[in-house]
Amino acid sequence: MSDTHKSLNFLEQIVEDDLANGYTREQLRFRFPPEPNGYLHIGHCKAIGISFGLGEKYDAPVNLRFDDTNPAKEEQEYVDAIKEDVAWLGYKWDQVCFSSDYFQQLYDWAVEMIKDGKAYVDSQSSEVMAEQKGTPTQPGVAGPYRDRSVEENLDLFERMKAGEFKEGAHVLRAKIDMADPNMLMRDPLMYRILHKDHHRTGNTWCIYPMYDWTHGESDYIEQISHSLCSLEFKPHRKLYDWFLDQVYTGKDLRTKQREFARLNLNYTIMSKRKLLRLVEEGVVSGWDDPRMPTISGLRRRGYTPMALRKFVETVGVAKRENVIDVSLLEFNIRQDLNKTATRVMAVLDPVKLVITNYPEGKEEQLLADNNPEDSNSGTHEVPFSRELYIEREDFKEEASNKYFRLTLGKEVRLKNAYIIKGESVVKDASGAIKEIHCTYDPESRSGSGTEASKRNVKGTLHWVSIQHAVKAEVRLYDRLFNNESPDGHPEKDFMEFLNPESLKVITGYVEPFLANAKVGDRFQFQRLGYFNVDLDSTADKLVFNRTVGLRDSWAKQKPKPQQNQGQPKPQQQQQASALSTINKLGKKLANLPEEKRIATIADIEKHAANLSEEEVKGFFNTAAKKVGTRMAGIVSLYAFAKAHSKEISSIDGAEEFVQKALEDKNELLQEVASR
RNA sequence: UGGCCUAUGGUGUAACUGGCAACACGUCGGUUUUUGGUACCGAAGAGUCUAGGUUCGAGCCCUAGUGGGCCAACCA
Repeated sequence: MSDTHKSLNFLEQIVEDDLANGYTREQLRFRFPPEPNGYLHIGHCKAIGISFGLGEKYDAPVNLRFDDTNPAKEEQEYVDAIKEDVAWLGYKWDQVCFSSDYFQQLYDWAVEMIKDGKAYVDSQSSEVMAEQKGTPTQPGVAGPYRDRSVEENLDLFERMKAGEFKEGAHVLRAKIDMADPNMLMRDPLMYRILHKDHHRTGNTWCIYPMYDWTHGESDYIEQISHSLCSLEFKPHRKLYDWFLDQVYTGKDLRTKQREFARLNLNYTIMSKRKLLRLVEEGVVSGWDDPRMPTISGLRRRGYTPMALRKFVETVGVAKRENVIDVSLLEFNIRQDLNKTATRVMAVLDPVKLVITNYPEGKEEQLLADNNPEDSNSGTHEVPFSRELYIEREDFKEEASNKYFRLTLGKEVRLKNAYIIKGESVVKDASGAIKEIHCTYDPESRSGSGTEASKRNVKGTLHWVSIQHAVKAEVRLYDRLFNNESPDGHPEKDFMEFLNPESLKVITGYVEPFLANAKVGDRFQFQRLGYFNVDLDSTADKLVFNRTVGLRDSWAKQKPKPQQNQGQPKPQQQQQASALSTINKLGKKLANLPEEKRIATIADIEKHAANLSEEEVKGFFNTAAKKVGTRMAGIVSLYAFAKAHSKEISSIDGAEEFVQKALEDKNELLQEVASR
């Protein structure tokens, strides 16, 4: 099929429509506008993906703009971190901009507005002004300073700028409409006095513009064609446009704001304020703690830019509130790492395995594929000897035949090595297993090509040679919260849902190949999961983070209780099916092609014999507009009556139901009813 | 006494101009496999919030209702 119509999301559609209605491609320009008051998280990843993605799609520039109008909360540290994160994701911005670069222009425009009677200085307290503002359901009222003269406003505003007043003494407000149903239009603040040093402008200013007055005008200055933001800014759009009206010359591009639903992930939180609390209260080690949903945390955890980009791509763009399941995130990182991560062996919960018929002191270098998914990835050597560690979980003295791992008397393969057979167990005084003794088949070495090496054994275990193993710290992460929606409970603090087991630090044994792994390197620990080398790793102490486990269908079936071994529930399904089949068939009945319709009706008649009278009656109050279902109802009624040799008139409500169908405008329905 | 947004399987997103509701994740089976991974095959799961209307035909258009979200920071 040549019509691979790639469906556009609604933002792409808007851009396409604009292009069709006069915008040129050269006019397209986007921006990502973070406030430098915290680290970027996975939710920002979506926003970044949308604006930068559009930039890539249309080959249009995208500015990275820091919305830095509040010196009380913003810091250079965050600016640097944000740049690093965006760059790491692989996006290229056109210009780095700062709203603070436009402070003078904004001030000049504000003065013009005062002269035009569109802005005034208010000198009340914030509490009083809030009261005058009314509520969403109640209009506001004008304050006493609303009609100050232009001269007085100009004088006051200039003195505000000159630093003559204390914080809170005066503000500049736009003069719009105190009764507007949109609260944001009730004379919004444009400037407040803040005697604080700004991370870029120092002490040049002591009045700072508010978000609404800054954001749209910054877009306009930069000639952003589409200013995309999250849904909570929808009510701001009216103000955005109003402010733009005040400065728009009519000669250049008029920017527009459009809104999309932000990303939410279950089992985590996305609020910067709450993330900051986790950092400040030491619940996590910092913004880049691998359990954090921040980009830097995910990076440290071992996520790849590709996985994150793919993730936000699959999540889509729309306008309804959504909660994405973390499993989708995990799917994306596994998919990427499966193709790229080098396979190695590591034992995290070791038990000693002795191969009694393997010569003492002997060692061999065996070959291991670096990545079976990538034929160009090559191989590496792994040392083998008489004493190994295997995973404690991989041995049971006796087990059902569903257990593919090592038991006494059964054979399994040691990955990349030999086939072994469990022989005996050595236990300590308390009965805990100290050693497992086994024998190996010398002919069965992997890759040797012998008959024995090709033997089919069900299980394959990973292992490390004890004398060659390298100790490493391994950090096992689990979700930070136990609750699907930690901040979705108004009466409870999200901290109550912290998972006490979100981090487990253990010592593991890894094959010597990993001895000189570098910080950030990603591996698959065979049969266990994906791991990367943590920042804390040093030449003499390796530290690994578990990025994500492998899918594990064995772990899933284990906890299953024995009881429901019986039959699933065929009974119930059988019963539901007569009615539900008819419903399904009936739904589209009215707009099927004739031939198919006749066949479908015959089909319904067949099923209708199995209905109960109650089920048939259920059709009688079908909504009038559901013509197909009503048709199916009529057909069922007739077939039912026939099958049970009943008169229509003996069924409550049936005659009325038929009568209504006969009187319906729809010919098909009439036809069916008149049979 | 309000205004704005929104409603499609468990989750997320599609369905172009109205024409037998699709894709991905997840779930459940099966095949392959020197990773209980991967890959491949298959299944279950949605009457598209409700009720009216327009139409031969509505997830899509219109009206009303209902549910959910957002809006009363000198935050962004």
